[in-house]
Amino acid sequence: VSRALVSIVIRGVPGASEGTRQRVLHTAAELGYRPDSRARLLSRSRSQLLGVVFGVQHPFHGDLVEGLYLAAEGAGYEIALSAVTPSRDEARAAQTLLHDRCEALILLGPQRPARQLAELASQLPVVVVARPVREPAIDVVRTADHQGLHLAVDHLVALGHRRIVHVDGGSAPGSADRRRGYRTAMRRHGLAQHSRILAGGLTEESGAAAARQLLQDPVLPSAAAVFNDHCAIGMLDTLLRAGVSVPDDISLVGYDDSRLARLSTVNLTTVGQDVRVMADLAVARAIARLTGQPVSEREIVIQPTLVVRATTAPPRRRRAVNRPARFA
Amino acid sequence: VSRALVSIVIRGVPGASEGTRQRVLHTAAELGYRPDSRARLLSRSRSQLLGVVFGVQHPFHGDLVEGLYLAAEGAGYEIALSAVTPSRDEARAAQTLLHDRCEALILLGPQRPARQLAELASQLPVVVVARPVREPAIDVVRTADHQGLHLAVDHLVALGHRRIVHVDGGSAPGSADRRRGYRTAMRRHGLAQHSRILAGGLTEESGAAAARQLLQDPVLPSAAAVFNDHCAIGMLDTLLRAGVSVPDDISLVGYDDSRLARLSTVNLTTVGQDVRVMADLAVARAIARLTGQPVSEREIVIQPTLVVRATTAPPRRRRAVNRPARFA
DNA sequence: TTGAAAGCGCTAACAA
DNA sequence: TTGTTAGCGCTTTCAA
Repeated sequence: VSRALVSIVIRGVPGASEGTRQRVLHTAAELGYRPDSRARLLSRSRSQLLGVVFGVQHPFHGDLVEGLYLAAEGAGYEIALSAVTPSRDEARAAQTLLHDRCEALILLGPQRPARQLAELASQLPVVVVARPVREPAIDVVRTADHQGLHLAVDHLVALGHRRIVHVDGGSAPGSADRRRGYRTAMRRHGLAQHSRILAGGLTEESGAAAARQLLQDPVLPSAAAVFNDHCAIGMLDTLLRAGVSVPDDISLVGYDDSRLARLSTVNLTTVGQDVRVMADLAVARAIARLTGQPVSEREIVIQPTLVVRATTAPPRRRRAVNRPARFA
Repeated sequence: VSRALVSIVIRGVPGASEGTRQRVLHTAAELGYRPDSRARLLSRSRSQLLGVVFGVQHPFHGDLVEGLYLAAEGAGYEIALSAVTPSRDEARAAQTLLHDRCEALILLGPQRPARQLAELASQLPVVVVARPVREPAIDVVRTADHQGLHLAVDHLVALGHRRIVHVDGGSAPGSADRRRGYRTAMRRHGLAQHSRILAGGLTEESGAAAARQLLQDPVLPSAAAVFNDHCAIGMLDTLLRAGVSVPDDISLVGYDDSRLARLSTVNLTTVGQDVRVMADLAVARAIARLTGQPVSEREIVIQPTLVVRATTAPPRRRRAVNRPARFA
């Protein structure tokens, strides 16, 4: 029996009789035969490989990766993972993937300048997830982050808050959009004079620092919309330890609806990004580029949703004045 | 100029004149040439590829992955990552790596039965990290987890604690060793009658549940040695919210010395595993098997270290009795 | 339904 | 120092 026939059987394509098929399969199992994906892809001169660059310490990326595996599998593609670590930068991570002959790259929250991303995109299709990039060659799948902060601020205002601060994400992907969303939302509510942005970051530590800064002020704001859940949880912890009650003394809204936010003890009100949908769309877009399907809009923007939990409540009255109700 | 010569230049091996080298390099850059690692490895009939199976949501694995990249690079190998997610089990993750023709597998905290791991190991060298496996075919690099709990208990006893509980990790890798370490340490200190093990887990949520259970008892233990940092932090948070002060009312020791434990606000006393060393040793062992170097012991056990921070302190006296010092 | 032959992009061994 | 040849393990024509 010839190599080609074996190939046909192993791939499960039609062209072999049932008898031969069984025989080949049986012998293959006996010999412990495993197809060599490298050789296979080499001969096809297609790799069917989607490269994914992600931050190995970034829980949000973990969620996305899970969705990407699922989406790629459904579409008959494979995922090659390349991690960004403190000692392995994004450029490096992307290069490896290029050498592996990935057909397209999916970058999760990349931090590199748009220009460098554009240069990558001149070599193969690039889909950026969770960061806006204004480069015609680059596809983007992201949440409407400004809208996310509108949701947060609207919610807080509806509860009666006015002195609402924003703890931002510095130069993190999406940070600029969230800052902008905060500002416009405050303005729309006529609270521009209360607008205040504190330096935050992506980590619990940065949230703790922001909280310490808040605690130095004579009077606490009544609410904070925070860049992400981790930062918010850092704040939460620091505030709690300082004897500040959440949400009684201050309301907190996070971002991402991460596992941590859902913890029963944390129970953080937060803005949710639909990770599964983002992953699906990113894979779909990469494949669309690969197969030359027409693409209507370069940027796909998902609407975020507000997840109300226990860290937001109406502001505590500053002075509880007892006066007769005006209308009996 | 011939293909072979190009190959020589691109690989940077000696055998080409400086002139040709420059010319080839220049032309390569102009053409945007990238070597195809598949074809390269195929032709060498060696992949120089180390497959790593890790949990994409597991921060401890993230740290290890970082070290693995570094170690592999230093040894001239590459890392192929394969993630375990809720919808992609370990067997699946390992299979992909096999198809990619990885020469050895490094499994981070695998949960599968030892037998299945042994079957894998019959196909290629397998190094298990952070879990003891009693299979002659499998190499193991792990921390002396029972020793880690000795450190924790010794520290607490030295501070004056006696009613020390252990919140365990259920069926997680390393959990059995830590339970055992706890029990023997307690016994050694003559505290066997205070031995008490609560069901915990790997997550904050499981820690929160354990804390809630503790809080139902009429009297709190004076200290807890917890399976890992995440679980300890879940407890910490729940206790704090219940008005229990740490370390005044109860001391807490975590495990892993994770980023979270180092947060200034958390500042968790914990048992540290030397992640970098473990990563280095895992890679070294995989390569040793590949190159047929003699190996003395199948299992490499690293000593853990205690990192004392702010969640442990002497127990508060139950009743502060004022009596004259016996010796003036 | 089956087999033979060519070739994917590279490296290795050898010859010029 | 350079070029030639063969072959890695597979898929893909095309013929039998």
